Amino acid sequence: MDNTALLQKYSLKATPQRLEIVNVLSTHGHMNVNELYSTLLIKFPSISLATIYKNINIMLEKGFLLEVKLSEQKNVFELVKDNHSHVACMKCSDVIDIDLNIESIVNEVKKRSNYKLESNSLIFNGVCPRCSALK
Amino acid sequence: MDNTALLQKYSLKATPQRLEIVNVLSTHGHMNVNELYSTLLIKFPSISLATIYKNINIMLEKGFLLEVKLSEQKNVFELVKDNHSHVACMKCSDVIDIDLNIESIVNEVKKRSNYKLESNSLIFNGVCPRCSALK
DNA sequence: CTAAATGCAAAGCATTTGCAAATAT
DNA sequence: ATATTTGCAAATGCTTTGCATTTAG
Repeated sequence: MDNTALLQKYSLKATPQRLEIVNVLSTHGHMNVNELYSTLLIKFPSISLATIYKNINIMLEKGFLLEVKLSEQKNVFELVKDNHSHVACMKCSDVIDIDLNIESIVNEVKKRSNYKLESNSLIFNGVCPRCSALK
Repeated sequence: MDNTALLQKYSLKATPQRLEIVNVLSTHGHMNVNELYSTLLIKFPSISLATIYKNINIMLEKGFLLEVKLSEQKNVFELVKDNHSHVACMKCSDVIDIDLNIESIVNEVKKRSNYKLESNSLIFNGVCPRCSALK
C-alpha cells in the first residue's frame, strides 16, 4: 500500500505535506516534532508548525501514528507497525525498534495485577555501539 | 531514614514544603504536578506552583525523584526505589508498581542491540479490576 | 463545487526565570 | 550570618485555535 492509499484508507486527503510526513517517517523511523518540521521545511519552505501539529494529531486519532514517550529526550512519532519495543541512546538520541517476545511477562503482569492489559510501552535506555566506541 | 535526613543527604534544606512533598509522595506513590500542588495547598495555602516545579526539578537532579512518562495520562513522579515497572489504568489513571524479573529480557535486548543498557521504563496500560467491575 | 487542509497570527497552557523577602542551618 | 528557598509576577516555550485562502477529490 502506498502512502496515498494509506491516507485515503483513513479518510484523509493526500496533500503533499501529509504525503511527505508519512514518507519521511517511513524512512527515518522516529522523529520528534521539530525534526519533522525542519525536514518538511526543505520541501515546503512555507509550511507552518501548526500544519505539522494538526497532522500529527489527526494521524494519532486515526490510529496509524504512534507517539513514543522517551525518558531522556523529546517524544518521537512513528508509523504504527507490529507491537515492538524501543532502545534509546542517551548520547545521540538514536532510537531503534526491537521485537521481543514478552508474552510471559505480559501474562505475569496480568496475573499479578488483575488488570485487563491493552498495550504496553517498553523502553530501554543506554548508549549505542557507535557512541560507546567514540569515547 | 526520615524525610529530613533524606533531604539533608542530598544537601537540600529541609523546608516544610519539601518535607511535605516527600511525605505526600511516600504515602501516595505516584502524583502528577497538579495533584502535588493541590495537595500541598491544603497545608500551605500560599505555596506557589513555581515552588513545586523548583523542588521537583532539584529532586530529579539529585536523583531521588523519578519521573514516569505514561502513554495515556500526565507524567507522574515517585520517590526512587528498587527498579520496578508500572501498570496504569486507562480509566481512572491509577498507577501501580510491579516487580518483574526482566533479567532475561534485558539480556536479550543487550545482545540484539549491542547497546550498553543503563535503565528501562516498562509500562503496561489497561483497565484496573475496580474499573472493570464498574462497567 | 464543496468539504477539508494549509498558513498565519493570536490565544492558551505548562514550565521556567528573576528578584525581593523570608528562612534553614 | 549567609546561602538557600520561597512566592510572586513576568517571561518563555510548546501546542492549539480561529479564520481567510487554497486545494483535493
